[in-house]
Amino acid sequence: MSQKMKNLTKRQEEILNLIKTHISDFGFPPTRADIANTLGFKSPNAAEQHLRAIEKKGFIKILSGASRGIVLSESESNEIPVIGLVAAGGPILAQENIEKTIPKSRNLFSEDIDYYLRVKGDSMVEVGIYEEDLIGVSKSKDLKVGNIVVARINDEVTVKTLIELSQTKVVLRPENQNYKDITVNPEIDELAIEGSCVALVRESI
Amino acid sequence: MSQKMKNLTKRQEEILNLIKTHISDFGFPPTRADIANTLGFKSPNAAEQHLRAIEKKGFIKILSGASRGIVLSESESNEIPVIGLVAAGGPILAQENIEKTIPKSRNLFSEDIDYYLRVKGDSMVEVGIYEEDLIGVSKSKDLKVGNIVVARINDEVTVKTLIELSQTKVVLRPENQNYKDITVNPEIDELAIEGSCVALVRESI
DNA sequence: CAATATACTGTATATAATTACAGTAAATAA
DNA sequence: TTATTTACTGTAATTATATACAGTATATTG
Repeated sequence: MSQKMKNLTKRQEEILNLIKTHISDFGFPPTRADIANTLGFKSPNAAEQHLRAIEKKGFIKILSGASRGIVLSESESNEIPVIGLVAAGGPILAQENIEKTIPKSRNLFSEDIDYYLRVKGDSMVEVGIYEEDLIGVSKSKDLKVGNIVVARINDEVTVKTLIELSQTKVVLRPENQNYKDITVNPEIDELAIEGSCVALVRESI
Repeated sequence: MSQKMKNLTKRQEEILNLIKTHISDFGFPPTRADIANTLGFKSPNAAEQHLRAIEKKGFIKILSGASRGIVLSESESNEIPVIGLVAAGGPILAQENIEKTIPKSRNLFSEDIDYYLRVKGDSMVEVGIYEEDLIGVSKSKDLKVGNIVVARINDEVTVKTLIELSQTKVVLRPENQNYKDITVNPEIDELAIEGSCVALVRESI
């Protein structure tokens, strides 16, 4: 989410969701009257004013003169970024790291994916994760020992199985006999667990 | 494509494409006037009549009274079926075999996928294909030795690497040391190569 | 404490859009 | 060879929709 985006109120969020639902149900956005009817407003102008507020906050664009001319903003439009190489220093989701974006697909993954990360190297081949695969990463999923995680150690991003997690000791295991476990003391080394791996996509075989 | 669907004329196909393009560009379908303007019609009624014809042939549904109320039919709406267990006897794509459908995603796979097949068993683990994975299958891709294919031998559907392909001998290799190559004589056994595996999706890790 | 934002009702109007009706002309199918 | 389909023009009416203006009331922020 871009910085300038203010937060939506509860009601505004409700309306934004209604718009998304309408698009997914019908294939086109609702009219002001549609919104008013669904939410029980007695005036379509109530919907109009909400839309203006939501537009002002950057979540939609209203095309003037066009019926149903509500366009979801990039960040709202269900596009999941694919992260290729992560440049040292910046955050994973920095614009420069984004290789392309892929529309979110209903019915595909049960868990929410924040971004795809392109796998480099063969350190996870023994669990069926190959070089150039895309792993679907969830930032919010609870960290659990045994899960495959995206970790950042001293500015290097890596995908490994989380084996141990405590204040002073974190163990990450490559799933490849040729590599050894990585043990990090978060009090000494810079370590961030960026997310958990919840899905995988292999674009070509 | 369902049987009752007649073929569109060249012009009608052009209009159907215009509708799809408009949806992908703006997020909602065009009006009659939009269509007329784009194609140079001097009357919106020309568009109206084309839409009626396209609806009659089953490619779209027109919602009466609603502005921009053009809904693409299921078969036009980029849904890819996911095939679970294949019932013996019938074709792979029989309705009863379809577990769910997933919308086609732009930017995801470069090659065209006709359906996803849910993998049963562990015969392909050594090339990173696991039980419950979905493999993306292309029916039209050229068969080549070395490719992973979906084959049907005496009514059983299986995913294997194609090792040899001739009139009298087809060899299919499981990518798992615990299994042996399968050799089939197509003149004796019933064999069909249903497609090639071009992508892979793992829905949960 | 005044200004602004939120969350609406209510009315009205211009314009956007669907859609009916009346034609023309050429191609295609029965 | 007659009927139907395709592919339009042209006009116009009805309905759908966006959108402006005038309010009310409460909550939040500077």
